[in-house]
Amino acid sequence: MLVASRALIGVAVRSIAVVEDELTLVQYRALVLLVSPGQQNVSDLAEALGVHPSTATRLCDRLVAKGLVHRATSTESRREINLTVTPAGRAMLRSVTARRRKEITRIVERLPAVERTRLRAAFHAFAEAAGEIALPDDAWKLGWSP
Amino acid sequence: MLVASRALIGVAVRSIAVVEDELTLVQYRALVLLVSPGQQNVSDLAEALGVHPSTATRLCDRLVAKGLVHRATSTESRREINLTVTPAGRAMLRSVTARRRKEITRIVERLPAVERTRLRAAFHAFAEAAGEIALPDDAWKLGWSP
DNA sequence: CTTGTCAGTTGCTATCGTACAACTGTTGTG
DNA sequence: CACAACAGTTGTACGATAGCAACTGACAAG
Repeated sequence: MLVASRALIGVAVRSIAVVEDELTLVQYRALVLLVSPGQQNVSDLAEALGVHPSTATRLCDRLVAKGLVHRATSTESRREINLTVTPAGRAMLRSVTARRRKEITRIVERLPAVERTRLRAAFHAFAEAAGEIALPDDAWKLGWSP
Repeated sequence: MLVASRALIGVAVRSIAVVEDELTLVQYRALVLLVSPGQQNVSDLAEALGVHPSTATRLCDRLVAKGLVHRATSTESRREINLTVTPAGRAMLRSVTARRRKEITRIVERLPAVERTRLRAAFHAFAEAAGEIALPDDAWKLGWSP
């Protein structure tokens, strides 16, 4: 089990390495958080990342400077700021996911078809069992998710 | 598949969070690298981490200051330095692995015995298939392994 | 023995993440 | 309306990571 998880981490790591030169891990996490549900302001992001609001502001500064995030004053309260991921930001996230998916596929393809089916079932069962426990607030610490 | 890997990453994340207040991710990675095989000098560490030697020196400074790593001039060439992980360092790594193992066990235990056997087999197969491809030089980029 | 190479360190600098405190607007409440 | 509470930003400061350049000491080749 530990070995398998090590292998998966390896995949995750390499997939993130794709954008390593352009994003830090924290910046990646922020992007991941920002694409997910709906509108999010700076406070939301700060809380999700577990950091001080001022830290979130600076982080956004950098992401905006890179053209990956867009700041927009909220329509219904001029003191809040809606953060949205730009197309460029989305593209960057996609490249990470794509890499990850490709790598996993490549591994699974090495297995005979029968094994493959069993594997999928087993992973599914595991994910279910884990789902009821895991995926806490800081599941992104290593930069994961979409 | 991606979901299951997400779950496993969650586990990894939480296990590392155990020592989060005492170690940075980079420092953890360095410890992991240093416990593995045999003697390693500063250059080896720098290369394994993919950083400049001077960066490795500074990193070691901090780890030594924390009492997690020991510097010892190599016996056969006085310009090299053998880096070893102290008992305290090993203990820290153990706590991470222990946490990880415990969490995985807790998840697996939620499955019926039959499923469990199948799961183990499937993960094993996956690990094997992955092993032949993956685990490249930078598999440790986020600090993984033991 | 001199010179070149190698391992490691140190000086300097830059960036990032981080927090706290103080400040500016904005919103809501009395 | 006045004042408190809130969202976000800015000033300031620190530690960690990171690299380059210059240096020291040690080894190797000639």
